[in-house]
Amino acid sequence: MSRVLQNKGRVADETRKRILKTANRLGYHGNPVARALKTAKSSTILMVVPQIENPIFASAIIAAETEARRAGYALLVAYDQGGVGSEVIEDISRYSMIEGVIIASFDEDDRLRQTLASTNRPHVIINRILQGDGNCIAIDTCAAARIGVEHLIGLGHRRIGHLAGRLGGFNGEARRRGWAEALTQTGLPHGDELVAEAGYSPDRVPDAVDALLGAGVTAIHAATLLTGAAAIARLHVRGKRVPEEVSVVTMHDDLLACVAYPAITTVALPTEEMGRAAVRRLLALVDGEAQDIGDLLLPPGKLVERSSTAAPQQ
Amino acid sequence: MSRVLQNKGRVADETRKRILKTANRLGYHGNPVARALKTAKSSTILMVVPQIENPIFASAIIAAETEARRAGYALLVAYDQGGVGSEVIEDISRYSMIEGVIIASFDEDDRLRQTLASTNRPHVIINRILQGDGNCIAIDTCAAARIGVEHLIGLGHRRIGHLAGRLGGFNGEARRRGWAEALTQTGLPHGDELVAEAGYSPDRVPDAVDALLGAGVTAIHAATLLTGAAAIARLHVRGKRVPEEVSVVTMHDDLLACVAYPAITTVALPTEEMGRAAVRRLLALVDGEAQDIGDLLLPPGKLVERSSTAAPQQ
DNA sequence: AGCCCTTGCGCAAACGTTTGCGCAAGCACT
DNA sequence: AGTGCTTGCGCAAACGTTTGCGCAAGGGCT
Repeated sequence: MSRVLQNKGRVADETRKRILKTANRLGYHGNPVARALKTAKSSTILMVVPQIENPIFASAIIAAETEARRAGYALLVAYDQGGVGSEVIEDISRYSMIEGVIIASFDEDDRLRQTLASTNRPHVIINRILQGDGNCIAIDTCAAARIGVEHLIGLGHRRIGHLAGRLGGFNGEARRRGWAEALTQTGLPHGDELVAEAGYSPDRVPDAVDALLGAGVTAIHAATLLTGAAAIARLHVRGKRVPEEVSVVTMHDDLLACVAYPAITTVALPTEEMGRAAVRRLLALVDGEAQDIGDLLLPPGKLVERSSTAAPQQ
Repeated sequence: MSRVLQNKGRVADETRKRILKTANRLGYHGNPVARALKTAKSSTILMVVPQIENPIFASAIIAAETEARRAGYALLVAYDQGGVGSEVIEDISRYSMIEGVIIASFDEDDRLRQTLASTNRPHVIINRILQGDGNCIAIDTCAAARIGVEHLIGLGHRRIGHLAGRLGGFNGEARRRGWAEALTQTGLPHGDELVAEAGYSPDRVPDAVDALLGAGVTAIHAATLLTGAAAIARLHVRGKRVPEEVSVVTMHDDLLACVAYPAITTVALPTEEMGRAAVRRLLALVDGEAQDIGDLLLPPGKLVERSSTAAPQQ
């Protein structure tokens, strides 16, 4: 019977049809657990998401699950609450057999390597590149930053500040680099006085925006949508009109960009594609088809022009 | 050995200690699949999230996973992409054995009942009450609406509009009812001209806000944070100052409320508690401890006053 | 001192598949 | 017509646990 259900082995056509018909009528699909025990394949993968509630991860999970199901896999999720990274995977492995892990990671090399160490299963890291790993899938936020800043330059801005994420971190640095590259290319200023670090939460944004205003910027490139929105709020508080007096551009096209006032010009990020690509890569590793194909840097999406950017006032 | 690992059966203390020690040293935890086969328990539950990307579900998933893991369960997620509801659960059941399902549902009774029909496992429905089900866990958004509107009334507002969600749906109606109850209680107007339906996406918000302005409101109670933010944006476009000319209050305390300008006054919703409660209830059903205890309506959180509400101008 | 009962331990069956292997039957070729 | 090869089918072992049951040993009671 198993030979029929998976079209394998030598079975007469007639027998096959008869069995398939009966199986269909009864809605029989076999016992997944028994199959998993015998074949040592659970058809289950795990996705670990970190403490920081980056909205990117929600869409990545959704996309990953859809892709996994298309391939006949189920997706477990686990929330890594910032303790010892490895414990989560160990815990899960205790009561479910997983074939591979997708780790949605923020920064912190040490913790990430430690988490990795706790599993002998194939893994894929998303949202950042970990040096020397070879199975990382991230978005080229450096290029995304460049696109955003080039848009500002095209509008005529000459003093463009960068509201940075976490400097020193993979994504924070990539975005700062993209900002700097676009400016360097055009011969515009990109000194440290034009960079203000705010991290990824709104808390430190007001001070950082004030610093950039002090540096005389006419436009701000924010590392994330959330801090970009917070920057606009701060500009309102400071009595600066957006975009007439100060333009704001950021990345990650999301509903938040539409409901802010003014609606925010952003560079779209392929967050769902990142989730899908992670599953495809992980399943390739699981099937032993390939290993260490190399890291993957997804190109950013298009610039979505809304109302937070305009030519600077004369 | 199994007797030792689960502290069951008659085993000498000394033997128990010796085995535990060795197991620990080897990091041995048994094979989850073999155990599942023998005991017919997979220690896995499934959470199905609907197409609408309600940010509530992200935190509910996270909270549910944490609670499930504490109880020794793993959480599968599945994204129900709006097709035939039942197919998702059937698909998943084909390659993983699940012990119960949490269905995060929007409205549409028919589809939900259909989804339910496709599993003979215990289930819990979150985010709405389905008549006659008995295992639903939702947030009392009617009470949340009342709290928000009472806040506006306390500030002195007399004409308070309701930017409705999907009228006819469980949550849309609950919020409208809460709005109306608060007004009725105080003898304030709550006619249909003060209600404008915008659904749950920002698209229809501008027209709806315009309609409310046409009805002469000094304050708007928005059914969701997202539409509330969109309403504020529309008010800016219409040249109305917030909160001086029009106040806005909504529910669901989230970062978006902090980065809007002005920062939005909201009634917090216990979304994480909903996720946790769903897991607790589901596991109780799975363990056969109880069945059909009845639906659960979680009380809303506190009012978080920010800058989008103020006393009306004289 | 003998008997019975309690206590601990180990053997083996069973969970529901997959899959290797052997056997039977049918057909073609010599 | 007989032999050999191909083809289809069914039997049984194995995956790694859990758990019922039987057996042996030791201690307490009569």
